[in-house]
Amino acid sequence: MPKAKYEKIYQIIKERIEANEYEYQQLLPSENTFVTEFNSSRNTIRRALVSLANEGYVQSLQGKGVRVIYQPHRTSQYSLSGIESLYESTQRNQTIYSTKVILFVKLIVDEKIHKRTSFPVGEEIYYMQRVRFLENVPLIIDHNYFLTKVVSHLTAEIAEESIYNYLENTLDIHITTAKRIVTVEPITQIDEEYLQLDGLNCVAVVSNYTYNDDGVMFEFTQSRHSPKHFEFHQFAQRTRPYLV
Amino acid sequence: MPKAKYEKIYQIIKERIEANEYEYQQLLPSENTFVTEFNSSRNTIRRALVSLANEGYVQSLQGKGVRVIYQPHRTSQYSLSGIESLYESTQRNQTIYSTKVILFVKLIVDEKIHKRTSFPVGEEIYYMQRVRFLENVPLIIDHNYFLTKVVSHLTAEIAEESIYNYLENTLDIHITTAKRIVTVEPITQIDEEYLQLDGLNCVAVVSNYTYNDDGVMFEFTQSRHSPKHFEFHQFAQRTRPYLV
DNA sequence: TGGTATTTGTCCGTATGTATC
DNA sequence: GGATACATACGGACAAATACC
Repeated sequence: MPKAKYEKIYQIIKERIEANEYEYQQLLPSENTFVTEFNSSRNTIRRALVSLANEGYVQSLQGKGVRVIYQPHRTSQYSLSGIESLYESTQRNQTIYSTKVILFVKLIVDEKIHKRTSFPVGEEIYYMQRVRFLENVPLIIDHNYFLTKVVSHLTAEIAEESIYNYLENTLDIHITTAKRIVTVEPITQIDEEYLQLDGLNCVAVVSNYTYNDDGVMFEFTQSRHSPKHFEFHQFAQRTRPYLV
Repeated sequence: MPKAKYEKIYQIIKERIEANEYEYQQLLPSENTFVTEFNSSRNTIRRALVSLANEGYVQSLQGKGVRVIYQPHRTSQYSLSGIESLYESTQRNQTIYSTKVILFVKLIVDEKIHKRTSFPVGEEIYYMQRVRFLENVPLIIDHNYFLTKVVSHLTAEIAEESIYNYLENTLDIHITTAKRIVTVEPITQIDEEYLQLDGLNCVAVVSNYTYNDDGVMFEFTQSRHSPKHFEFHQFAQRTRPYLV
C-alpha cells in the first residue's frame, strides 16, 4: 500500500488505463482536471504522470495532452520484467508455480566467484541452484548467491518457498535498486538435464545484481531461461536510437 | 546540447561520476551544496539526481546522502543499451563500424506483417535487411520497417549510412519513446549465412517499437544478434524482485 | 493570418515529514 | 535533542507548443 499521494494517484490512473477506462491513443484528462479531481497540486499530478510515462503507459505531448500508449500483453504468458513481473503474470493467469532446490551450500568467495558475481573475495555466501516451474514446465534454472552477512539463516526450505518473502517480512530487507544484464550463452550440462530445450543449444541468461537500501549489493543471481518462453521487456523514454 | 537547466546539471554530475571525480560507493555532495554550486532551486537539483538514479548512476539514501553505484563496464566492448549505447561505445573504443544493405523494398502491410510489427494493415512501409559490422565482424542482422508516411524518401544509400541522422537532421523527426523486447530465437537461413555463429543455433533478438513525438509508432526493427557478443542492460529502481 | 485559450515543460521558493548521525 | 540530508507536497510564475476561433 503506497503512502505517498503521488503514488496513490499513479496507481489509480494506472488501473484506469489497464481497465481501458482511458483507451489506447486517447488523451487523458488534463493535468488541471486531475488537480481538481484529486485535490492536489499540479506538481503531484505531474509526478504521477511522469512515472506512468517512464513505465510506458503514457506519452506526454506538449501543448496537446497526455496520450495513452499502453497495450495489454498479446504475447507470451511467461512475459518478464518491465511493466509486468512474472509474479503478477502468474497471479493474473492463475498459473501454478513451483521451485525445486537442487543445490544449497555455504561457501567463501574466491577469485573465480568474485569474477562472476563481483562479491569481494573472502566474503561468506549462500550458493544455491534452483529449478523453477510454471504449470509443471521447467522454465528457468537459478544460480543464487546471497551475502550471509546480510541474508542470515537462509535454508533450503526457505529457498523452496519464496526467498523474497523471507527477506521482506522476516529480515525486513528492502531491495531498492537492481541491475540486470541479458546475455545468450551455450548450454551447460545442468541446463540440458533440467530444461526442455528441444535441440536448442543456447539459453537466455539474466544476471541480476540486487542492492538493499543501504547500498550494499547483497545478491547476485544468474537465471538461465529456456529460450522458447523467454521474453524480456524494456521501456525507454527520450532514448537514443537503439543502433546508431 | 540540452537546454533545460536540470539536464545540464544532470550531464555535469554524470560526467564527474564517469571521470571518477565522485568515486564508487562514495556519497555525492548534499543537495543543498549543489544548490549553491549551480545556483538553482533544490527541485532542479533533485530532478537531475532522480534522472541519475533512474539510469543506475546513484542511489538515494534518506537521511544519509546520495551514493555513487556506477561502475564502468568491465565487460564486452559490444555492450548495448541501458547506460551506454552502441554508438557511444564505438566512439569510446574508436572501433570501426559499418553497415551493408542486403535488401531494400517498399511494400504494403498485410496480415502477416501486421502480426509481426503491429503496423495497421494497408499502410505502406519500407522494409530492409541490413548486416551490421564492428571491426569487420558481422554482429547483427537488422530487419527494419518504416512507415513511409512518416519516413519519406528513404533510399538504400541512406540506409547504408545512418538512418537516424537522416531522421533527425533532414526530416526533423524526433524519437521520444521506444519499447524493446528481448527474446531468443532459432536461427534462420539468413542468420546462418551472414553471422559467425560457431555452431550455436540461436540468436538474441531485440524487437524495437519506436514512437515519434506525435505518438505515432513509425518504426519496427528486429535486430538479430550473434549470441557471443550480445549484452543487454537494464537498470530498475524500487523494483519488484526479478522472480517471485 | 492572427490572437487567445489550453496544455504541458521548466523553475523557483517554502513548508513539513522522515531517516540518519 | 539537535543538526543534517533526503522525501513529499503546495503554490506560483513563465515558457513553449498546440488548438481553436
